[in-house]
Amino acid sequence: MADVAARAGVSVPLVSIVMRDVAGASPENRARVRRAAEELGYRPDSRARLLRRSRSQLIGVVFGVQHAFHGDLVSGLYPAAEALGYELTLSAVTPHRDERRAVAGLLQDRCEALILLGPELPTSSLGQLAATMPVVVLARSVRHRDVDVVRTDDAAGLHQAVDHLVGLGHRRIAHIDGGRAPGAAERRSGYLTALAGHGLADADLILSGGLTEDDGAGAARALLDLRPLPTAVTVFNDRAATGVLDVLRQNGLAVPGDISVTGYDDSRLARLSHVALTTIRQDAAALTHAAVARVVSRLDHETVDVREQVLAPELIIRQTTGPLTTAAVTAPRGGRPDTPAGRRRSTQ
Amino acid sequence: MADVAARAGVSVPLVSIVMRDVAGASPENRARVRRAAEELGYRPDSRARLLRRSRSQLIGVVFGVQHAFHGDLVSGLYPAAEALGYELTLSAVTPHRDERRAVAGLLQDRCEALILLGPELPTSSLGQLAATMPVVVLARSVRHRDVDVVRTDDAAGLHQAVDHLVGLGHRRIAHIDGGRAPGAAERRSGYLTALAGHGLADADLILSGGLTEDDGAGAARALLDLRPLPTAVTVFNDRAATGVLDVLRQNGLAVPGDISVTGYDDSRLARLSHVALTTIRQDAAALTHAAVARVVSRLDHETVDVREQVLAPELIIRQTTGPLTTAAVTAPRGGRPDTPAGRRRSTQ
DNA sequence: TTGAAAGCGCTAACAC
DNA sequence: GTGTTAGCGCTTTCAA
Repeated sequence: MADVAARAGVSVPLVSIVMRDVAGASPENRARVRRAAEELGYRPDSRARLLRRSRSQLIGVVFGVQHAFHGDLVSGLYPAAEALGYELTLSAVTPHRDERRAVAGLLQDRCEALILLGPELPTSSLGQLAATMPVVVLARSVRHRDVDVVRTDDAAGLHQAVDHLVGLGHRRIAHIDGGRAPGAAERRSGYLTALAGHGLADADLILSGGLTEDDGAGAARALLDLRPLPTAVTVFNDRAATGVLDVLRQNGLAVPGDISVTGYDDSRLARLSHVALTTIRQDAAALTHAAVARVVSRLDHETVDVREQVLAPELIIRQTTGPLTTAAVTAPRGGRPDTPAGRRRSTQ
Repeated sequence: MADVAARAGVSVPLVSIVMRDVAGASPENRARVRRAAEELGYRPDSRARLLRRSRSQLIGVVFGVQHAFHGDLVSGLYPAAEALGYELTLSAVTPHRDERRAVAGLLQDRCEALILLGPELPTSSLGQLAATMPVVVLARSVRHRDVDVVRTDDAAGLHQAVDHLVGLGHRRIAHIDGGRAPGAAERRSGYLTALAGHGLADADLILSGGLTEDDGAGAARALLDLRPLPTAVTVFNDRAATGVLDVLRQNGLAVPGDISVTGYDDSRLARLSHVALTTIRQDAAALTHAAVARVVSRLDHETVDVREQVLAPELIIRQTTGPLTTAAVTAPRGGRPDTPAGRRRSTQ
């Protein structure tokens, strides 16, 4: 910086003023400084900058490196933060790097606030963190007075899925749940209350699943043993739903002819033309905007009336749900078939 | 830090010594400082630390937020960097944030070196960057004197896939390529030379694909129109291969009974039990270790003999490849069927 | 083993 | 509009 100042024939603070694009420099000097900086390949050191300003303008983000939907959320967080004059610093959760370590890394970077994507940390840990700095939990529900939450109304999402299926004529609707994953409890209860609303309270059928393709596949195999076979299944998320789809089709069931399937997230996965999964959209852009806005409100010490922001989900109807076909309703199924569709055989 | 020093009744530099775990403090003072730090909830500010030391010990990583295999690589980079005393700072490429911006963000953070995962930047841009600081490109081939490369021998990988298929009796083997994606050219040429090695030079059949599930699905639909139908297809990567699998199965083909499929990467995707994709493993741990080691060598000004490190890939045989079945060889196929497997119908 | 002093690159407060 | 001065939190001489 001193080099730039010398080359431009001005003082160091003036260089600072020019580089930050703030008022207080003549157009001539501005141009001179810019040129000198260019020639010297000078780049401001953000660390030193942030060190000097007491505020770091840095938001830490913890995300799962394997989560497709987290990818969508990170994509949305960048522009949302930029719009409000903040930067993001990312910390990944991997199979060998848990959330604690991811958070610890961010704290060392002196970020002013944390946005956690679907964290699995216990509420108490989140509360401890939130005592130190603003913490916004994205895509999970947490009941703690210090922790802000931005999430989709998961119960309503499953309600919509069930309503849609009932509207198509389905009565035996199963749910493959997400186990202990964030949001799983809400989705389960949404499923149950929706069934009850349609007078199907006794027909509930919950299989234990999870959030990976394999979890979905495993649950689907369990589902195939049920008699009578459900005619529709709502799955915890898109990822698990693709596992379900694969297993159903490999076992000779047509989707949606024999059985309808819904996912959750409207992730990239669901939108693929060959998957075309009916699903519940979580609006990544709205979620991320709300999360960053909340962080900034907290940092600006604005009073916040509601701790939890719950966004409405949206049903996206694609091609994995449809009306019952006669065949599916009447065809008796004597057991789990090996080659249910003629020459087709399972690859499992 | 001053607070900690005051509370422990020592000087500030001594606190520094203790916090960094270096020699030069008595056990008593060490304990006193640690306790004071604990009580005050003190955490060293890494920005200030790095500002003071001229070296930042920071490696910038550019990765694609949607790439499953990049996730595997990031997972491997963390421990590799930690083992050598470096930290990682992540910068994501998203649909709205290109590689240039991702790199610019890292430069501002004053990282000392860059590791780029399968970058699509032109060689010239990479060269420019590499003139400033050590740059290691991971999982892509780049010919530039300043740019270090750590990658898998992609040509050899496809060679292995083709050898495996030929060994199973396949003769009509297609390749769905990755278009302009990093590594695509090598894999294409590996496919071609392998065919030639088996006297099948005239039987080459390359369909244009890409790196997403949709790219694979599209290519698979094109493949279905070919007569005679290939009995095996090697796909650019696992992600595209899953798209291929879906389309093939939805159109009534059994895998591997009617057609064998191979992927590339051995990503999480391929390992899923319901996918069980035969694939080429890129050893993420070895790749990431080599990349970090190379970065550190450069930063230590060690002389480096080979600019490019090429690791051997490994064929992982799972359940999407197998011998030809009589049915598949002889069954004439009159056109692209709507309901090729009896009551099964396509959901497209 | 410990402490005093200087400075990393930058910006805020002030005086000119 | 411009320069001077001071200091962000830390580490590194160097002297005691």
